[in-house]
Amino acid sequence: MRHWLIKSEPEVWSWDKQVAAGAKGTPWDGVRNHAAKLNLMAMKKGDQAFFYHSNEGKAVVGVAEVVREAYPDPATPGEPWVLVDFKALRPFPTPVTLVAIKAEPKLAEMALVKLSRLSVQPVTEAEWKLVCEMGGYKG
DNA sequence: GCCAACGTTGGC
DNA sequence: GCCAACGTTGGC
Repeated sequence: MRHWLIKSEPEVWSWDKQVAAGAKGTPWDGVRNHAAKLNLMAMKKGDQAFFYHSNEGKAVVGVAEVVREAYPDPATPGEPWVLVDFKALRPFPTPVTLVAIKAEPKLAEMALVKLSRLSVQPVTEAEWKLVCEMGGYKG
């Protein structure tokens, strides 16, 4: 299983809304960046992703799971954009803030730090484990 | 095909 | 609200 990080402004789409959407999941839409699109296309059903709140909050707040792999975005016919459906899995007992991530030397290479504008990012196994520990999240 | 101008994202 | 980083657009 691979791990990812997906970013959303809570004003637009928050963790609470993701939870309210239930087990069927909802499409992760609005990705209009090719690097992010490639990451979406690499996701497999069952892969897990950190759900990160950008702007307001700036923290990893929970884990979401891929329930449907990439398919064409019906909002953009003829264009290469894709959607992936996610469902909320479980919240972090303690959200892991960007400040905390930046303060951890082992996480200095995280895409969240290095490529701050990329909205869909891969997360390495080591990064995944460490961030889960920091948030008190038991996989 | 280069690069300046512009728009957007997202941290501060 | 500002601005840095980055992607995209369009003139040449």
